[in-house]
Amino acid sequence: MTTTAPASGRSASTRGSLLSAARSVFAASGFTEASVADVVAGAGASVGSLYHHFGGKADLYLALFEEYSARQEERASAAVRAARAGGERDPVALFVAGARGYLEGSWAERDLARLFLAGGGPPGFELTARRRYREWTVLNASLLRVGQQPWGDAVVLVLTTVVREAGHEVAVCDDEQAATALADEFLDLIARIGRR
Amino acid sequence: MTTTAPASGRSASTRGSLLSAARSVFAASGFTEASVADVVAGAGASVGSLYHHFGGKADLYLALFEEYSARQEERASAAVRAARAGGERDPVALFVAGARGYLEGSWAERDLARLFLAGGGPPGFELTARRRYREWTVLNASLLRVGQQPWGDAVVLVLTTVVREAGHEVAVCDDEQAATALADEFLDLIARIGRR
DNA sequence: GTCTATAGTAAGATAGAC
DNA sequence: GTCTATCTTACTATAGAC
Repeated sequence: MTTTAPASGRSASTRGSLLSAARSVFAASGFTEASVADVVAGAGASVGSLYHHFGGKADLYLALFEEYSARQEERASAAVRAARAGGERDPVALFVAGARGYLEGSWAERDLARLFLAGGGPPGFELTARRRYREWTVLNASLLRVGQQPWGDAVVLVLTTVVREAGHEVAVCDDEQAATALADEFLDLIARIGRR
Repeated sequence: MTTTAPASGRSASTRGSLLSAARSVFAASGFTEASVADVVAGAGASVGSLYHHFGGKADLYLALFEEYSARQEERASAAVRAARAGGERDPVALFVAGARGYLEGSWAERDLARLFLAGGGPPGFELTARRRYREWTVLNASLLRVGQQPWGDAVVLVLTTVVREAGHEVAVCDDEQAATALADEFLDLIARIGRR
């Protein structure tokens, strides 16, 4: 386990620096325009080191996405748990609570939210990302089935898409107040789509 | 005018062959993986010829997108006109009619619908495309304002996104029957989002 | 307008020392 | 684990003949 993901030590430190630098560089220039040279320069590391920790430029980008997705999903889950702990039982309200947690994360990490929704990742990335978003929504939809009966395909697809797009729009807001206001509008809409 | 867009002659013929070949090659491999060499080979033309007609690989891709968008918008407009001619006056119903025309086009030209929604165009393309979709929806939304009062930002954004995503999902259906069924589901949802 | 041949360039990835 | 130096590969774009 130490070899794959050491929690500390210079290896983990280098890996972290590379991820952090990659975050800045990719966010600033996008995947294609960014170069591995810029990343290693920003990380104070070397090309060889990068290839020791990651498979290459695309792999680095994917790692960034994976970690971001995990954090976002955790935020949504936490929000749902909190709402449930607060006594909320309505499935749609719970889904909306999760979506709110997600959107708060989109604002907090707006650099990455913008990056991943602006398109232009490595070949095939768009499909990977799309699949991942959908799985998350399907999971929520099944956990939070309305009454006894699950939502239909189109509803799940639309909810996925709206949450994702809302994340992007929130991330490009100028200030937090605007972001919150817009998020609320979206959440109303999401609630309306979820109900029948 | 003859120099920019001749309606016939070998120049127009070459241009058409290049666009047609580009459609196949891009649809098969995506923008990044596709090479200029493959396009000219498929067109039976030469690299020099391509650069005579287009600014380069990115420009070729954009030309494909422009023409596709124009056809899609025309399909939607035509559908709205037809509905109006049929006596329909409800703004939401008219918007849905346009969306239906759009989705029929997504199925008819599913190779391009898949290409443009799979991501991975030239740098900055995603933003261009996003802007174009939104302008189209804003236009429709203002033309078809519900009652006297226009839709809010979030509603317009969501409608744009849902129509776009629906176009993608329809385009990846296995057969026309499935495509039609899915499109109908989406159109119901769109109607529900549009009403208040 | 079209073609062939070539140049220029950029960048991702590897080999091997420390 | 980390670094430097190199390589090699691929592709866009141009120059100039027909």
